[in-house]
Amino acid sequence: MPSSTASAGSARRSGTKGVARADREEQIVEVAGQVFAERGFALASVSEIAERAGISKPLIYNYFGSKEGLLVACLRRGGQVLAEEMERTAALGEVGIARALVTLDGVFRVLEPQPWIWRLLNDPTLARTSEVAAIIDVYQDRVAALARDGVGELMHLAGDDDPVDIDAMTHVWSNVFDSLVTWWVDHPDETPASMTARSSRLFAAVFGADRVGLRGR
Amino acid sequence: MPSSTASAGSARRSGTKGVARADREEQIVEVAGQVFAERGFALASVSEIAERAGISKPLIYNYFGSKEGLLVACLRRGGQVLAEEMERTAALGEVGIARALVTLDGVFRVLEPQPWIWRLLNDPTLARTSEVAAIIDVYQDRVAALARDGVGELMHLAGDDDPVDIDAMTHVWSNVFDSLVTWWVDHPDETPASMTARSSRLFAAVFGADRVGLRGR
DNA sequence: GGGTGATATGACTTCGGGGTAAGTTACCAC
DNA sequence: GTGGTAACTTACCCCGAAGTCATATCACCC
Repeated sequence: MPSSTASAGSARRSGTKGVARADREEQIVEVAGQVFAERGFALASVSEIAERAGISKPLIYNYFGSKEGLLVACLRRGGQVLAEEMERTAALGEVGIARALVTLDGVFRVLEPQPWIWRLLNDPTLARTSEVAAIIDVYQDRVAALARDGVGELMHLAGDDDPVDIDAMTHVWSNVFDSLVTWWVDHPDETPASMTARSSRLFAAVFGADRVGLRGR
Repeated sequence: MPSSTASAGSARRSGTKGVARADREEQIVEVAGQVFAERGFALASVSEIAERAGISKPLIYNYFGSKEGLLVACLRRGGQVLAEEMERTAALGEVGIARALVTLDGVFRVLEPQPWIWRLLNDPTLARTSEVAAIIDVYQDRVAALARDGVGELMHLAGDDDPVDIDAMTHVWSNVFDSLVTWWVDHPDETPASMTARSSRLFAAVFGADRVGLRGR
């Protein structure tokens, strides 16, 4: 008869499975992140998340309060690891193309175990309520700042200081960054290292090899 | 009492408003395109479209059969005008950056009265059923071909003929094209001509002014 | 002026998704 | 053992959105 910690042989209707809340929450966030990224937040269903996690829907509501609460948990985890990594690469002190490259490299490495983070942070179906927006802004401001710096320098060198040109270029450049990450997310065989090398070759083809070298090389 | 063609003073429950089917269909497609682009197809509601068009929901179903049928009608109209325009600019025989510029210019001009077309054709919430996919592919293949040509040339000049590099670069370049269009869609004050000029300056800043000139200049 | 077909609509059904109430099982402290 | 609590589930409510049916009004033709 069922008495030890392991699950019993036959169907039990309810009752604990011996998983602590913190562990369960982490597992749910992991599954939810994947589902949100696959379908888009608005089109994802909590039922599917529960099913894929092997638990029931009310447990999710018990732990996270609402679908948006679950989203916030995913976003917080994802946003934090990304922000920390960008902080780290920013401290390396690279500039220009090299700065973009080390940032990309860091992002690739951080995203490798959880590629859903990037899709989720760029999910177009997100309703930007205040709490959600606050978390997203942390990382998006960072990407935008990175873009603005590099773009400002590039445009100034080209003799174009029109602020609207710079704004448009920043938008384009942010999308280039995003394109490289999404291409990589769609090609899981690629390692972070090989993807960074690939990005470097692409930059070299556009800007010329002489403008892409890392500092100190 | 109501007998002439114009609407009567007080509430009429049903009956014709004197709008021919073809005209009504065109009006519905126009409104639907805007709503689909705003919310994304999957998140848009037929009721809202009906409301904004000042008609009732069953009329839409009577004319288009289903929500997807309405989408197909929007896509067909949008895809056709874009494909025709790209056909036209392709016949101009420009190459390299200049080809991208005349294509962008054509797209800006065509999109000016209906900017929703671009968003709709790139809607990430679209369920790609066979009929929908067929229409989208017509235009997406065209953009991809445009990208592949230009990218192939650029990469070859840079001495990089790795096919995977070219594939990644094509993806990035398609996104650059898309970025310029979406930036413009978000800045409605900009005329097509000024946006083309702006794009030209941005290309010049990246590639160098000497590589951007149009043929015959 | 009366039938016919096109243009329209109110009221309905169905279904899936978010969210909840109430109960069930297992473990732990005493 | 027994009471409390943490970990769970079944069965339900509510709402909004897709899609349908029966009906109403109008224009036109004779």
